[in-house]
Amino acid sequence: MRGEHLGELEELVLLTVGSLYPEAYAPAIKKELAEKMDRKVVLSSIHTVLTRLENKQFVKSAFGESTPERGGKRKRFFEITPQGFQALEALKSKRDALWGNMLQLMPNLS
Amino acid sequence: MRGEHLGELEELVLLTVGSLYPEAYAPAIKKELAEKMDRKVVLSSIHTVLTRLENKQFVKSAFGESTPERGGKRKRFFEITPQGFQALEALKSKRDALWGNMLQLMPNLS
DNA sequence: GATTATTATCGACAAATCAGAACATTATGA
DNA sequence: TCATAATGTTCTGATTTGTCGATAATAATC
Repeated sequence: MRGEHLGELEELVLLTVGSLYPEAYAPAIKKELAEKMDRKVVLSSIHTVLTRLENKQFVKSAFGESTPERGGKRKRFFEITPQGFQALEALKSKRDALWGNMLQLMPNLS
Repeated sequence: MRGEHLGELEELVLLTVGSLYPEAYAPAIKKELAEKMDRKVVLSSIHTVLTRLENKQFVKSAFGESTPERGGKRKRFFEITPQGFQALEALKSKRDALWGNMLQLMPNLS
C-alpha cells in the first residue's frame, strides 16, 4: 500500500492541529510551527498538506462563522480524527523504542 | 524542501543507524525497520537515504573487511555522527513539546 | 465604492521516496 | 578455473510529498 505514511511536514502539521484544538486553521498552524518548531513554511504549503491529510482521513474540517473582528475570508478549522491521532501515536511509540535502543549504546557513541 | 530538514525516512534510518551500532549496514537497517517499525522499505531506498545522510554529515561510513563467512560483497558500515545525533535530539524535543500540548487537550478530543 | 486586511485555492515545480533491474564482489564446489 | 549461489551496491524511472508564487474570495474600514 502506498500513500500510507505520514511525511515529515504532514506529521508536524497533524500534531499542530491537535495541539491547537479547537482553533486550528492554516495561519495559526503556520505561526505555531514557526514558534514552537522553528519550522518556517509558507501558508499555501500548510493548506496543501492539510488537504492531503484530509484525503487521508487524518483530519476533518469545517468553516467557521464570519467573525465580527477584522475583515477576511471565513476561517476553515481543522480537527484531528481518531485515525489521525492513532497514526501519530503509532509513529511516536515506535520511534521512542528506537531511541531507547540507541541510548543504551551511547557510551560507545560519545 | 531545501535539503535542510530530515525527511520522514531519513529520520528513521538515522535513528536505526544509531540503534544498530556498530553493525549498521543497509540490509540490517532494512530488517530492523521492518521488525521494529513495521516499515517495509526496499533496499535501494535505504541506500539512497544513507547517501543523502552522509552528504548532510549526519552519518559516516567505512567498508568492512571481507568476512570469512558466506560469499558476497563487503559490507559498508554506517555510524551516526555527533551532528546527526544532535539533529535527532532537536527534532525529538520539539515534537515532544507539541505532544504535551495536545495531550492537555485530549479530554476535548475524545 | 475603493482600499485594506485576512484567508483560502490553484497550478507548477523541486525534493524525497519507492520499486525493481542491473551490476559487482566473494565463497564454494565441481 | 569456471560456474553458480550468496550478498551488497548502484542505476534508472515513476510516484509521493514538500515548496512557493499568484490569484480569488470575503469582510471591515474609510
